[in-house]
Amino acid sequence: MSSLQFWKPGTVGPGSTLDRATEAEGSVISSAPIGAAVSIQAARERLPIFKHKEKLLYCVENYGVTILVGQTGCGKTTQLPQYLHEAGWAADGNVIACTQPRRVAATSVAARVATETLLDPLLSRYSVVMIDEAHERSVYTDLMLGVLKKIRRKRPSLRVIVSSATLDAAGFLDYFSSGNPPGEATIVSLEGRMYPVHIAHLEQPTPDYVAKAIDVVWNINLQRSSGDVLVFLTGREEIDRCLEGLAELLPTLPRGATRLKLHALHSGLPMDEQLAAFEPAERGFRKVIVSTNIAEASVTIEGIKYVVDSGFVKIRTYNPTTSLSSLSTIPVSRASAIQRAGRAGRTSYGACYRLYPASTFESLPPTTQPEITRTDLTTPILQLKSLGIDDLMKFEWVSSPPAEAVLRALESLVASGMVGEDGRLTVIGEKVAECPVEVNIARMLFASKDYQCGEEILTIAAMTTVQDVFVIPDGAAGALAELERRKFTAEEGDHLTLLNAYNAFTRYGRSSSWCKAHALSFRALSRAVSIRAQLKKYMQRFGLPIENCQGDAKRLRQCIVSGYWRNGAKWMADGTYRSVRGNVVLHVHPNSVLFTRKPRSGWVIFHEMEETKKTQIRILTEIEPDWLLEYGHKFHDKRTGVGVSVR
DNA sequence: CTGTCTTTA
Repeated sequence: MSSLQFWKPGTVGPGSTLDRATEAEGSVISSAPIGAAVSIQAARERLPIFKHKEKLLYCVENYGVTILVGQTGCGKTTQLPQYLHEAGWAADGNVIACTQPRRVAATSVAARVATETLLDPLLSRYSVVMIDEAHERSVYTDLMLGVLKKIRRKRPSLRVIVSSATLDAAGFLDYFSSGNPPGEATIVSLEGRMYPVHIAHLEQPTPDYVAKAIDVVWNINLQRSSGDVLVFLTGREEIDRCLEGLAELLPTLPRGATRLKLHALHSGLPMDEQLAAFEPAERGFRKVIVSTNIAEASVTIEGIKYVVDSGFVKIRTYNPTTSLSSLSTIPVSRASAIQRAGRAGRTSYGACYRLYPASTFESLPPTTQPEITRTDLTTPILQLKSLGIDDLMKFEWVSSPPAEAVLRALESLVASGMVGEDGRLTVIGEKVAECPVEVNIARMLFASKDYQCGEEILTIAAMTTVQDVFVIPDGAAGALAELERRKFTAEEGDHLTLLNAYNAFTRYGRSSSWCKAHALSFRALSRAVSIRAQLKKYMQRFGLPIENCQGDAKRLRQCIVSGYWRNGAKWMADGTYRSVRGNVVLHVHPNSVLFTRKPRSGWVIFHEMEETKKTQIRILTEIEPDWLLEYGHKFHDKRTGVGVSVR
């Protein structure tokens, strides 16, 4: 996700996590803005970008698009906007904007730009728009680049700055040059602030990179000078296995050898455990952090001297034909492998041990497939339409998504009434485009007026948006957690169970200790509270009443169906389900309260499905089959000729 | 029999 972040020129700009980590003291994990340390003149002039100031300003003056290649930590994010401000780009009421991944997110951009654009399609208030970390290629940086290219055709005075990693710069140059006169775009390179990193590869491929990682970490500790170790694996299960393996070796550590402090790092951990990985190790200890991709770009850990890279990553892909998303483990790109290695060279020279042969590195794809080519496009296309881009055939994608994905997204927008047969946004489509949630949730919120259950639907919307509400510890604690969870269980299914958990959380003081005692995630619930508050504002803005359902769970379930009627499924005697659309075999996620129970009616609706080894459905609620027909008859799939039928 | 990442003026 990416966004426009607006700030007053002359104040400290929004640094990226990466830039900030070198410019601020200590560890940085959150995306909270730092203080004003960087405004000290001497510190500013020490940054590598300072030497390039004149050149940069020359390029912005003379080229429409400046592609800025700079290593993380060179100061581009914090300094460039100030240079532009000093050079007068913010004079006469002009605005310099900067967008970033992992910041205020995208709908707000679309919505904000949309509100202005509908009145001011050429963004004439903006003199310069900077897209930061563009090489990460999030859906919204890609959309913004496309929109900016279009705007520049109509208003050449707009300046665009695209900050990028080395490998991707030529691609951005081609993109902005194509179809434009010469001199449209240029590349500026800034020197980084990196120390050399020695790269080592295995001679032979390994059949078990977790075992190999344990081996390599152990040998680094015995044979290499002091400095912390960062290991890249793909997920929680691997991380736990690696840490267990290392823990088993600890008693064999020779007398006098450096001792090890072991840490896991992945997004599923409670915040205090995540923060622990950022604490410096005690004297006489070497810190080993075994991490997912979270440490590749999202957070920076100081003091890493050794990186161990499995060469794999988990990535989400989406199949528009089956509407199935899946999480698969694939080899990383060369760009990722280089980025991971770079984590060893931030404070001194370092070393990276790749758990695969050099020949494998050469055969890796140069970059990761951009997210826009492997995601559900329903929301992105709704947002493009809200920006007035109705003719998607003419939109210049940085990377084109599959035609099938565009088509399916349009179909689903038409089916849900967001887009009319003429291809333009409907009245409700315009409103939903402003809502920071997926279309199905927004439909549910709008329908709550008819079912008089806005208060509860708001909570359900927020709770289905956050993840991992119920904590599942291993072993005996897991069984205990299961007992705790039963206290919230609703007969009707997971949506109401989530509602119960939320209500209990707010009733009992929103405390972290209460969550711990009831096997709930404090982080997830706190997030749900804040999302709910935001959604409530949207409902009030659209004049939707926030009524209590007075304990009528049937109304609530019918309202959920209004958003999710395409996700109906029928129970089978073997405990699996069949999807109403497509008759696909579905397995209930083990986290569901309906995992071991047959729904009385034999029918459910589900929030989402995902392909793992099997096709799994998550967040289920029991429904009556005729509730599906009520919505289903309005929708007939033109491609397959299959409507929603309930047999 | 189970969570890569991110997450909306």
